[in-house]
Amino acid sequence: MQACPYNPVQMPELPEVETTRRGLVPRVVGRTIQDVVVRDARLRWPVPRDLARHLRGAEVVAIRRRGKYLLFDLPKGHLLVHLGMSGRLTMVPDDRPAKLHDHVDVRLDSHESLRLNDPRRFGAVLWIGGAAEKHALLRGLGVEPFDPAFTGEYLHALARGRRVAVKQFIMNARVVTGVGNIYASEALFRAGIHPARPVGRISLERWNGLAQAIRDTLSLALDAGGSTLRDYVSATGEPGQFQNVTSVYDREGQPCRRCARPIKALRQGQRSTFYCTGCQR
DNA sequence: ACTGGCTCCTGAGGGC
DNA sequence: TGCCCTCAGGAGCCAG
Repeated sequence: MQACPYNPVQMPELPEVETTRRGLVPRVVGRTIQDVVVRDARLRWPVPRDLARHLRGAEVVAIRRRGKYLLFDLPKGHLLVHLGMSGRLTMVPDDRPAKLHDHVDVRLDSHESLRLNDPRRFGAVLWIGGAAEKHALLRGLGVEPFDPAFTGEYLHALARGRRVAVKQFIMNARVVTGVGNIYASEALFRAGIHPARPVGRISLERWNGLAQAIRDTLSLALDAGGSTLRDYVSATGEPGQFQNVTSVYDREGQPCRRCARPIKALRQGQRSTFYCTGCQR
């Protein structure tokens, strides 16, 4: 089974989105938006025509993350950005020529622009007037993996009576936000749970282990992302040198790092899953 | 209420 | 070398 041709470390999963957020804060928060340049409005949803009207003259008060959504808080609303699967947000000098797929620039009063590059255009740039939490894209989102409310009890209760496979369950943003395809396989390996196991047949104890495994998996990636922080927000946006090591993802046929049995692959909901038959039950 | 399948898009990689 | 085909991913949306 062929995995995504992109190096996993370059794909914006939650740790990469959070790393991007942290990198942007010191250079964007407190700045005033001077203008917006939209070169190609055809993202996941069209970039609103009146985006510049909403943003011009507004100060960025804060940058938050909800799941994989970035929220730029402005006095009268929010700029929502999603990186999809190939989006990059970088800070560039205002006079830097746009390259292929540089779809949107948000020009600040610091002679720098926040630039979105997104070859596959699965990303989104939207305006939210009013309370962000009430927006359709954010309203139904589940708990954040680092929220104290994300516990084995929470998962156990939500899974009660349901038959969906655990891997699809933890990738469901209505259950828990920010767990993408790569980290779903990795967390299940860490927790020793077979990805196809129906969620209604998982004990509370094992849910506790999985909640912790998800946090650990994301934390490790976040720490790694920290080492490439500069790269994520640099003028070039070049990926870092960090070598991402996965336990199971994209390792079909290779020996399990724990028990040496060959890693297996299967498809769940049009997505590739990787797991170890020896370590996961 | 759940669940599974479809969809958007581009670029990488394999086969010939 | 180069062309063509397939496939990967996030997640909203819809049908059953």
